[in-house]
Amino acid sequence: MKLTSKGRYAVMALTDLALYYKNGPVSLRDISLRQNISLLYLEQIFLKLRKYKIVESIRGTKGGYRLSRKASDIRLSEILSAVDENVKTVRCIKHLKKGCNGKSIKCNTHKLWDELDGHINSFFEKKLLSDLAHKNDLEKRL
Amino acid sequence: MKLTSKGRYAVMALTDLALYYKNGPVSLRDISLRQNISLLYLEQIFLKLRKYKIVESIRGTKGGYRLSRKASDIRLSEILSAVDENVKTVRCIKHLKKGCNGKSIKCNTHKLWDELDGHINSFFEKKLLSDLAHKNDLEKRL
DNA sequence: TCAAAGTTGACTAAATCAGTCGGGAATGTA
DNA sequence: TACATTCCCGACTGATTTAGTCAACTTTGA
Repeated sequence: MKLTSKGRYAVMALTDLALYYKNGPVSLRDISLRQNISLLYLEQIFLKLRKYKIVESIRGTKGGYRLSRKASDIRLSEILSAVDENVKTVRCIKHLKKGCNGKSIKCNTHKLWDELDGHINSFFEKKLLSDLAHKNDLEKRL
Repeated sequence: MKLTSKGRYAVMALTDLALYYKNGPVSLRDISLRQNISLLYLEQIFLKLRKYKIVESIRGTKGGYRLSRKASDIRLSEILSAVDENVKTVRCIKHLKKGCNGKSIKCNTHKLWDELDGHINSFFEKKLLSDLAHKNDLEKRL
């Protein structure tokens, strides 16, 4: 599994967005300030989120981003795979697979890692962005 | 989560060991040949496995390693934490924790990552080395 | 005595990660 | 129309981690 700060930031930023975008698009600058994430790094992250149609961008002054769907329609698994490319436990699956006859130790551990993948993915598939973005968090902070 | 080839190799090597050590200690050389893992790398890995009392070493000619317990008493979680130091989802937990008041977005995602950790750990705690080492695999291969 | 094995710390090349930089292009507002 | 603000995008970089090697040792069975 590859869970880097990119994925963590993406989740944080989108949670922020989910809380604030009702009043119009939210600029990365705002998110950067509120969540204390480098603006330039956020740009990278949102580029990918946009490609995967998780957010929509509005250019120009007063522009920014908004969610392309309701927070309750966005699974965390989507977010993570959008920014982290390969949400695979092991990167050398191909390597393990070659010569895989289903009866060797290699294949046993291979199966194990596949199982884990499924386990983790189902975890993130069950979680929705709305599970993290609670209105009362917002009120408490202001 | 940090699941590197070190952890994967450790699981493979121990599975191998579990299958072969009935006839006396197994040398790393043998494991290296059978599982196609660098001997020098295996040495590093087994050093740690020994520190964590998962294996015992026998020096000298005819020496090698044996499991220090029955395979059914060894959890995969032990193996992975032995070789990979920190089986933590995120390494900067401390960073996230400072200024954590339980009400911010940071803390929401922090909680999420903790939950995931528990999820993954319980997966590996339920798995035993004996689940991977099947006698018939051995017979099929010979 | 010697060869086969484990023991240990230091080292290294390659990959990955986190983040920056520079130069755009679009657009609302004055 | 000018300009500030915002998104867009590819290239770059320093630091860290990973995977693996090396050299030099100790222990022990034959």
